[in-house]
Amino acid sequence: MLSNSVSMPKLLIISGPTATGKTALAIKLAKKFNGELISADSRQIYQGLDIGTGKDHPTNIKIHLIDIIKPSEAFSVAQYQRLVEPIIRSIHQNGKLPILVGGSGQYINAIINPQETFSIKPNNFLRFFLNKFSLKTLQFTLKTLDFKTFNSLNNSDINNPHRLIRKIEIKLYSSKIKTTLSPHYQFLHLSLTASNQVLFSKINQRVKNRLDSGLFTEIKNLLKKYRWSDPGLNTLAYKEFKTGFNQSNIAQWITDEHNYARRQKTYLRLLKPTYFEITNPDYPTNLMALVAKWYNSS
RNA sequence: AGGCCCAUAGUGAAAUGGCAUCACAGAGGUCUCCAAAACCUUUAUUUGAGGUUCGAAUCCUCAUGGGCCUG
Repeated sequence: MLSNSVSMPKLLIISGPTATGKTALAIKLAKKFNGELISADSRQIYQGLDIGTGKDHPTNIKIHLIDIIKPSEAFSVAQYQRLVEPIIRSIHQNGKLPILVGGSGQYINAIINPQETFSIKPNNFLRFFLNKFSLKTLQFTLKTLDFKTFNSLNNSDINNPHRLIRKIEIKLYSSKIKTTLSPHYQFLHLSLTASNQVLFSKINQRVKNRLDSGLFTEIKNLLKKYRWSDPGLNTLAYKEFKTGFNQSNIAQWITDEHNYARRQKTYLRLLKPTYFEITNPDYPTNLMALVAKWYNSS
């Protein structure tokens, strides 16, 4: 009892780009190791985005953090981070294994490496104005406020309005930073991967399936209650169809999915997971063995 | 058979005879509260062979491939 409360909670993480079969794998693991799933997916958070996001509703396994907000509401990494902590704790208290599963690398990062800048909330009033600034003006503003940070920006960030605005926001409200005790987990991070060639052909197949499953009907129903400008509809498989349900928009969707998969791979690489190549027929066996070893270790 | 038009990156398009440019795709990357977002980098000796010219994607000849018109 005592030793149990002292040891760090175990957390299993399954990540990977879209179309690698993360959820199916996570469900298998949950059954085998008495687990509950926590989605790490920035879009499956939304209610009603089912077909386009490839949302699964497994029958015998509990999955947390899907369908929790309306498409009209904004959501962020920091909110996600705050929601996940208590869920992991309660799963653990029930003697079960929490399994974080998803492809939003930033969400996973927020759990294994929470930041104190999360305590600086977005200021919509400030953002409203900053969003009207030109890139040059934003650069000048940050340079004036916080020369050190400005100077440390790389070529990619210095041209990125989103990032500049956030840096300005952090600087202006830096007095509000609260140092929170970040919970530590004994985590095992496994990531499924495949070559772009393999991924892209799986994606292409999924696109067809989603169209056949009635994606367009889902979108039309969503539009009865929500607008294109709502945050939830700024999502792959939805946003491409703003201008109509036609072939060229489908083509655009496919390439957006390809680009997204590439960005996911790039981001996940930063987190240094243990990789499993899904085209390797031995991968499920190897993966199960690794998880079992970790699960049974103290 | 005769006549006319076209050929530029994987695709679609630019370039008064003067540094081959752009979009999209492809590849690589950035990221710590908008992230399925936003942003950065990168990809050709202009169908082929000759010719004119200081200089050719651009003008001329032939070849090849494609399109149109006439019989």
